[in-house]
Amino acid sequence: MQQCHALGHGLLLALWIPVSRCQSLDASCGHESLSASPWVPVPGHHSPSASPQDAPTSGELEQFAKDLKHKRIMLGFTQADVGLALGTLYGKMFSQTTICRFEALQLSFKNMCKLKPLLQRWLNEGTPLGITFLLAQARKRKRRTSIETNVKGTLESFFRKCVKPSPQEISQIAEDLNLDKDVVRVWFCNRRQKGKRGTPGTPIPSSALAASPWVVCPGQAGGWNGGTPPHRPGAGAAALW
DNA sequence: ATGCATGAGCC
DNA sequence: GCTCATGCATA
Repeated sequence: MQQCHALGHGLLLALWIPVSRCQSLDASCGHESLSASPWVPVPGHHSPSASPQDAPTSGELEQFAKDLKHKRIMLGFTQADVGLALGTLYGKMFSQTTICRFEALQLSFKNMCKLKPLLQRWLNEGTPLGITFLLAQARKRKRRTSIETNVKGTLESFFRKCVKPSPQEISQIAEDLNLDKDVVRVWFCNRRQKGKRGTPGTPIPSSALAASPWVVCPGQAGGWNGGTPPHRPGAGAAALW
């Protein structure tokens, strides 16, 4: 109860002090149990020998995410609060969604590594300086189109056959399902991306580790619609799992 | 907690 | 147009 918040009268800004008691929450955090990490520790090649930078292991991230959530809750903060706090502390704000996905390990490995330092600092400083930010995000966003369940099922079927349909195929599918072309295109993009996230509730069997959840049918590769069989030089897809 | 969407880079 | 990081809106 020292560093918790010795503030409350010196600041003129709106402070958020969710809970009023500081518990010792550093006492019960020392477990290193991990047997099945959501991520595969990078295929064969590892980063070059010269990497004095930080390279968190999937196990560390997993543990950190747990810690974060635990402490966050103990302090009475919501995921949104943390996102805002990062904004006030670092200038880079994040949404509830991102914090949620971080805690649930549903971001790409690379993304997790990038966000960890920020959250780490928030945890350490534990200083929820509440500069009240009011985000006036009057967006002209397109309204979220809700795809019917059965239609989704159809899309899934297509996805099973081809994860990356050509633009022409997309148009075709769009027509068949009476959907906007872009909606279909975005659906496939998101579907692909979804497959690359951390496993929501399916811990990868410790034995098999090299398979990304989205590899198209290991046994029966229907064949790619003559679009772009070989992927790019792997430039952009560098640090994927 | 997640689904659909946007936008910045990249090719 | 795709990937990736991110988020509004919604279930």
